[in-house]
Amino acid sequence: MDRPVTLAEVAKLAAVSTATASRALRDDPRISDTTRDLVREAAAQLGYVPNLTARALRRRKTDVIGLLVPTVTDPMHGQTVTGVQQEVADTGFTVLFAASAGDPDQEAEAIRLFAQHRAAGMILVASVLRPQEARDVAGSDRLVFVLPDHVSLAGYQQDPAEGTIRADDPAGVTAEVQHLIDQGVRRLAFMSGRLLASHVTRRTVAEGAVAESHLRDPLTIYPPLGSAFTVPRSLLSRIERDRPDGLICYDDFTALRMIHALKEAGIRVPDDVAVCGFDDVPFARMASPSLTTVAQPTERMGRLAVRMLLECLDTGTMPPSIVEPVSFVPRESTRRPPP
Amino acid sequence: MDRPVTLAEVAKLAAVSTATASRALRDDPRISDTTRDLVREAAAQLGYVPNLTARALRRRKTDVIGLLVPTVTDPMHGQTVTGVQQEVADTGFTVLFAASAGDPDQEAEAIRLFAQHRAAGMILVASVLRPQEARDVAGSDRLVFVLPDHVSLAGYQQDPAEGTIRADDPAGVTAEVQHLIDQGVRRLAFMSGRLLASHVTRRTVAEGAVAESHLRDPLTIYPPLGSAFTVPRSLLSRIERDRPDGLICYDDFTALRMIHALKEAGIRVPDDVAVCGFDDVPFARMASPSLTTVAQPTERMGRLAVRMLLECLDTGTMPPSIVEPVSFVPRESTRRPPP
DNA sequence: CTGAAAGCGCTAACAG
DNA sequence: CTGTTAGCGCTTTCAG
Repeated sequence: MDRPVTLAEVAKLAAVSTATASRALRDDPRISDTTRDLVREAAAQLGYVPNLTARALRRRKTDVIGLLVPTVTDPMHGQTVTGVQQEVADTGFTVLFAASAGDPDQEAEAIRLFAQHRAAGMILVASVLRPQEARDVAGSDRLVFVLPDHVSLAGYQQDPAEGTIRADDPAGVTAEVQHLIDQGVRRLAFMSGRLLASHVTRRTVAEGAVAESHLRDPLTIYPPLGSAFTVPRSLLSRIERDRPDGLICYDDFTALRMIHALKEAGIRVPDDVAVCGFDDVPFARMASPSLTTVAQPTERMGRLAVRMLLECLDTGTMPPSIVEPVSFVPRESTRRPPP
Repeated sequence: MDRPVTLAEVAKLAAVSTATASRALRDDPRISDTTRDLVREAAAQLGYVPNLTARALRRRKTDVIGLLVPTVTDPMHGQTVTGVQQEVADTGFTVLFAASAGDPDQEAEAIRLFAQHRAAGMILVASVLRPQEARDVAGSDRLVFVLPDHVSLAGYQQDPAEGTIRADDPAGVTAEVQHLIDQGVRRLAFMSGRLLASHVTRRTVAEGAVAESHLRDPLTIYPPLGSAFTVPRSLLSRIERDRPDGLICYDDFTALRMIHALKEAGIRVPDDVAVCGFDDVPFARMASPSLTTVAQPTERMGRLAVRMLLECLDTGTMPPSIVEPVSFVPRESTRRPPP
């Protein structure tokens, strides 16, 4: 591979200085139209490709944004990434990308790498680090947190730091509880997937909503289902014993697995038990029964994250945190005949 | 934000030259243990973060890999990205990421951007560009193509260029046709999602397999379903008229949508029509009926892509192309009683 | 409107 | 084993 063409070579061909060539290629208004075209032509002729590392070194800043997600395989995070990409396109920024698998050490490592690349800013999706720790590792406060998942943020009690974008999970869960009660459900249960802050939040809100309702029984809490596809037999036995008639799952993945397992165990959904999820993944509407859930504006949150970060890079101050509305989506999995 | 600590400052604190400091931090064997520790301590004390842009400029090469996918929202591509990330971790490389939405212009633009960043190599997933064109735009032949989707590659007739990783779609589709015939299916139909090379490949192979079988009727080809969630009424009418008893869909997404629509139209799956997909997305097993499909080793292909690229960067020559085996996964959607 | 010169932070010869 | 020196390719004062 022959060495790439440099600006000096372009300048030489155009018979101008490198300074002029540099300005011409970036549409500096001080350059005359004639020389600009001259330089452009020379660049095109030589197949000049600007060297962004040199540029970054000289300008002491890059046009790179670090994007960190637990994994892109999760449909929600995938959509967030898509939103980020869409909003980044045509801004001149490029995305440095890393996946942490939800592990704090890997997260920190990725942030460190972004810092070494002198990323202008970072977007951390579902970070499990304490926000301040992330900032320390990054050596910067140009960080936007999307759906931060550090334990200290559970329950939406504590106000998050600046630059945080969250969905209104409490409103979503509350709507689900209300809906189930409206459907005549009496004995409500909750099943989480793992034990992260977001899981605790949804569970706590559900508990509160049930407690404040006219229902006799408190919310039954089942142990987390984990990430395997199969549902443990012991859990099914317990459900068969408890016989809840409404089941709120942490997310759609959990809900769809439960519906599958319940059906196999001969428990009808929604007739015996109404089930709802959370997220509104694409398959939620294709499942049978189609899944009642809460749609999160994930893609939008990705876009917002970029806007927020760019504004911070522009103005020097991070915009205030926001909570995005969610929308309740009733479907077949909770449709019950009036009593 | 105060300026980051430079190597010169570290060197000064450690009372050595920048050259020595540079070597010490990179474990150059020529440096004595004492000075190495000295420098490391100084770096730690100052919170030194190496500047990778400066390093890249001086070394005339980066430790960055460009990764381009149509979208990360597609479960298959998402898994490929995950595989890439896993394999890249701990190699010291970082991933520059872009999404093209399957648009050739956006693809070219992303490749150009990678080139400006002087990416050491690129991994293009499901690229719709002609491979040679991609290389020209990149100004490099350090490109690995995963599941390339340029029209010229349809049907696996033409041998792809070096550095290509594909799945054995023909084997997968052939297995499906055989399976359906074994299940007693007589009137087979195919439905694609769009009109890309991979779609043509699967269709062509299915047609061939049917033609070579003992079946009377040739494969019925339905118009592409597109990417919307709903299935057009006209298409359903046509199916009700044709009454195929076996339906091979381009992918799982298409299959799941079809099953949903067929059930609503009162056509039973698999009793009236056996349906199979392709990909084995996570939800395929949770659907009801669970979906017969062909599993692609997407994550593995992501990992292989990285290994291939790194070997190319290492040795200077791109390893030969490979075709990864797929595995047929029979499930309920094609389970029919013996006649 | 354009050029000369300096230097971003680092690494790689080349000496010693 | 360590230091000196030069320069990667670009942008940006500062002159003209």
